[in-house]
Amino acid sequence: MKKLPVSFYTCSETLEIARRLLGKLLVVPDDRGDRVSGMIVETEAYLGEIDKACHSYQNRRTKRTETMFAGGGIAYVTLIYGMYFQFNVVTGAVNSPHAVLVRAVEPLENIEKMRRRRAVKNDQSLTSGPGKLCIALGINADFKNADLTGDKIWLEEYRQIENLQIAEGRRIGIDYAAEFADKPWRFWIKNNQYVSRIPK
DNA sequence: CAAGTGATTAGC
DNA sequence: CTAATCACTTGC
Repeated sequence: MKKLPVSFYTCSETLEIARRLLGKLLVVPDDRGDRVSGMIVETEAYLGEIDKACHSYQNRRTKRTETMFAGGGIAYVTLIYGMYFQFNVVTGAVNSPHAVLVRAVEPLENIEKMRRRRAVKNDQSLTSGPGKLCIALGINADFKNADLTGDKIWLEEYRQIENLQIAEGRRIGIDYAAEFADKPWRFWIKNNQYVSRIPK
């Protein structure tokens, strides 16, 4: 399958990209070169300078956020709560520090490998959360700034998800972001059991 | 429901 | 330098 080109990450608005990421395949080869992959079922958009929930709010430039200023098509990986990594896709133009957080995937290739890495009972909790999927796919600090058109980690076309199949709602875990906490910038595939949390 | 965990950050 | 803060997960 063909890797998504840089234009996918740079030529649309971030909210549009967050929707179109649903149904794409996230592929991370293991140390033997075997494909470990999952289909993206949940995303959240972070709109840079205007978004209080975004690390790069008001164009805040630090060592960490510098990644988002470098232009779309690379990985933004951060450690959170001291133990978990999160995988984001940088979107937009240079100096427009947007990103889309991948919150959940549905395991597809090499599920055995993911089970060994995760050591959980049921497959449902294998990749149904930002920290979980990073463990299952082997994403860690080495993936900071990784080129998404390179051979370390990439995305592929897989399924077309119709707008009708996409649900939207408020983002998770950003209550500090005042009025931005309620923006419906989280997207997921309806009725997919690997989505991290379904609102009531 | 609460504890755990350490990089990152701002503020001295 | 120090202390506060987290885009979360798991096991009580």
